[in-house]
Amino acid sequence: MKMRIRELLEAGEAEHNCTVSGWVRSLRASKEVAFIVLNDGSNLSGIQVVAGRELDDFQAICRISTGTAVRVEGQLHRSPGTGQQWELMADAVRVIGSADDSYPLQKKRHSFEYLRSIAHLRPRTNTFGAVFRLRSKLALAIHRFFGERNFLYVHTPIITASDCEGAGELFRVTTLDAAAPPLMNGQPDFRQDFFGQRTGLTVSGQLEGEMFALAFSDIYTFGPTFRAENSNTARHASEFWMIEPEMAFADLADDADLAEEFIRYLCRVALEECTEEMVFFDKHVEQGLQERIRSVAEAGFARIDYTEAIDLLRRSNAQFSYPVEWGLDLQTEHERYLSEQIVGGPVFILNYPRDIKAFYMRQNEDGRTVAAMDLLVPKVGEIIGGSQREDRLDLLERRMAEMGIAREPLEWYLDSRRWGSCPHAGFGLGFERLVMYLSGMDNIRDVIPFPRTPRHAEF
RNA sequence: UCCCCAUUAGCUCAGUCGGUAGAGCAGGUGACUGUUAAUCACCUUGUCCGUGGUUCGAGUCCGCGAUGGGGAGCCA
Repeated sequence: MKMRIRELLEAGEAEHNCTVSGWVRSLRASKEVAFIVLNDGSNLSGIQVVAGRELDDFQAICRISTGTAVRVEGQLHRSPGTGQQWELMADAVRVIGSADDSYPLQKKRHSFEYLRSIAHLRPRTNTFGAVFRLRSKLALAIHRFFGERNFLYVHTPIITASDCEGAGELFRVTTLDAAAPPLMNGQPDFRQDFFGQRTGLTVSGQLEGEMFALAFSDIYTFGPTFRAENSNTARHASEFWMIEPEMAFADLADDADLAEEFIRYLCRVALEECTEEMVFFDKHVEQGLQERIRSVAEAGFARIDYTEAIDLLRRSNAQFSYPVEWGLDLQTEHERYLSEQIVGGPVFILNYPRDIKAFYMRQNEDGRTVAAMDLLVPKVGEIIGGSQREDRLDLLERRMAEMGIAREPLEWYLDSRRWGSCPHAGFGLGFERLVMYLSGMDNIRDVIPFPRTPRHAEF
């Protein structure tokens, strides 16, 4: 019977006849016996296959090279060796697909930069195997988290006409001939385009998500998001996945509560359901990772008002390259100082000056701040950005006018404040930043299967 | 987009004062009764990123370009 290696090891029945298929990671041969480390992606360590010289094709087995796909029939035995509990005593080893000596993955450590250039092969390595098993497990856990709390999962559109969401440059979606578009007063005439207007790939599902929250109370989206910004950093990608919950009859404090519960839940998932991977990351990627994640899972998050954060930064006597002053946005150096030095863990910054935030955020009573929040974590920086939304029609309209946002394409959005409006709040969490935070990987390109960044859309 | 750094064997890197290139790993062959990125012996491998310049002579110095990395901005 064919089994995945992980299932076989979990069953752990000695003398059990079985068949496994996978790829050879390493082969150690001596005169009498050969050891094959076989991995099928179902776990990190794979299984040790033992082939004795009594096998007919023992000499051929000893020449099997790294990367070869093989099928092994045999019996599970307790291993007399020290590195593993079980091993598979082979009755037959069959080569399914060979790999010659030009196979780029060697039995040694490669740099992440090199592995990025062979992104189609890197999932066969220990590190990337662990990253993508963790990523998959977290994605499923996110749906479980919201499902258990009766949040509705909504698929917001990928193609959108609203380019005024303020979240960033969008990729144009068009069927017009780029070399010779139909013109109107010298400009491309998008009325003749496929959708009869300018469209692009979504930069956020929030506005549509709000419409669903005002019908289903609690909803979330989880899907691809696109930003055409020329960002060249270890934490930005042109295509990434975002989770955006939205709750009706909720304020900023409820929003932060949800975000905190959510992050801590996912920390526990990583520790409890990806134990082997977390041990590996702790050993090879970031020393002390498990302890860091455990402390986040167990302790409450700090909450600091923006005004208070400015005060703390000014009183810290730390030297910054950018000024710290009420009304200015916090720079990366400030955010890092707050989460790494002052708090030493995740911290919410709440109630930012309204002039540095988006039009849809709820204006506070003080007349100068909005009910916005950012969750900052050590190492990654901003992992969540959210807010309570402006639910009062007149205030929202006034704010849009002040900021020069055309209301015509957003009449549908204003409708939600026109009839049955209510306080509501939500946030956006960058999925890849979460994976980085939980794995210790420090480049977003190494937690995305085939990353898209400026100048890169290979594979 | 801006600032800094890098690019040498399949991979990771060394290369002094400018004198035509080396190590480890991988790979190959052999040895080895149970190995853990096995070990031991021997062997193979180069458009020194590209391009122009300085020089008797450039991997090395200078200009330009490409690519990669780190940091910043924008943000999730």
